[in-house]
Amino acid sequence: MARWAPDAALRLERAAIELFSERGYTATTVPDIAARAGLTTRTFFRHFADKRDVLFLREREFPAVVAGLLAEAPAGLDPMALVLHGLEAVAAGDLERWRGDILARRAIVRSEPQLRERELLKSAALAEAMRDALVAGGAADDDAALAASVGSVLFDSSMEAWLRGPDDVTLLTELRSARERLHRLVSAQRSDPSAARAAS
Amino acid sequence: MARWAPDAALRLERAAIELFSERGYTATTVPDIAARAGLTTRTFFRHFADKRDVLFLREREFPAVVAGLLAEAPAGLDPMALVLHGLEAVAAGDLERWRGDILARRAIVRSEPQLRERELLKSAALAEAMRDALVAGGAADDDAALAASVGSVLFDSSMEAWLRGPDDVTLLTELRSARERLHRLVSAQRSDPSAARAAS
DNA sequence: CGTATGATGGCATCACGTGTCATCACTTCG
DNA sequence: CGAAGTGATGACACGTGATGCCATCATACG
Repeated sequence: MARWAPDAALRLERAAIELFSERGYTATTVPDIAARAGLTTRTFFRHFADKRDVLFLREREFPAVVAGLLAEAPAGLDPMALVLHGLEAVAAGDLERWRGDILARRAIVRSEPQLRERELLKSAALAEAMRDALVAGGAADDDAALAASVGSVLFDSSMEAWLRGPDDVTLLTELRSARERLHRLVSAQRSDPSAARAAS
Repeated sequence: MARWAPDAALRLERAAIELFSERGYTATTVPDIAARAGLTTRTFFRHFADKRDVLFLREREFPAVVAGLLAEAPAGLDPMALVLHGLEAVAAGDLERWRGDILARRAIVRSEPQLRERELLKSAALAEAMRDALVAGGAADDDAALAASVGSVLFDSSMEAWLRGPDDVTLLTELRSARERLHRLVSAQRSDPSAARAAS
């Protein structure tokens, strides 16, 4: 498969990230991106549904990968443990090597609400994939949906902390830290008005 | 203020919801909406940033309202309790009266990924408003962000259950049910491999 | 060598979204 | 009571995003 240039989508992605970083997202037109990649506008829209989608090429396989991780997980775990198992497997992967690229892309995404919007949709799609995998594993619908959503929040939160913090702290460490924080927050608000809130 | 017709935005919203329900979202053009409302295309884009935004007119004041609720909340509560306090105040409000309208709008939003995308952005903006209010109240940044995100997930989950379930179950009941479910899920996955997962 | 397959180029077309200026209704003030 | 001011709307032009359609070219296969 892939005959002419097998990396048309990758070339377009490279050109887009370069141009977005140089001129900004709105100042870059689709013909600009296609021209730098040596292709035409029509070809761009054959590889990407719209202009925003070019920034999320790498995330296309995420839902399937996470669903596979949940399916392979050891049996006998509750939904929340299953989700955390899958997320830790992802965090412990080779994601650490791509920190620089992820940071560059994040700067672009955060510069435009349109792109943040798309990022949220991709995150929701990932949560839905996790939910479906949990349901397929026998979990109750409501439990599966909530566990998947909470897992998505935990992963986004730890990713944010990992990218913002020093580079000697691993994503896995941040994920476990977020997991601890969640546990503390949810447990604390249990009928105890004397619980002091954290000071600044 | 508001001289000619003080409800231009509301008329446009009505026209849009009618047309979206009749022909579908993509088959309806902005000139169509403006014509039914007795206005022009240019005026439509003065009231709404884009075509999708017309479906979220009512949610514009949500962030400010929730931030106000969190500011007025009794002191001495931890971040999670503060968020739940605010969400319960909203759920106990007059939201129950609008169930029909909310259902109609939800059907449109779920028919198009573009609209679901915008809904997620609005939800994220609400979570950010809660986070900022918590930080202003003295909470730690990480705790505030996580509590706000979890609160948003809980509210969306309970709203979904409320809209899908029988109409004699209140939103407040669903919210507290989701809160219980979260507590159980987070507590269960605590170092106990013998915990059985829920059967179908 | 001829044909089939699939990616790409080129063109036309429509809808979205914005900048700009004119117009009209209503208010305010002399 | 009339004139200037304010603010919403109408009208027009324009660039970009996105899609349908057909032609073209390179590669694979018989």
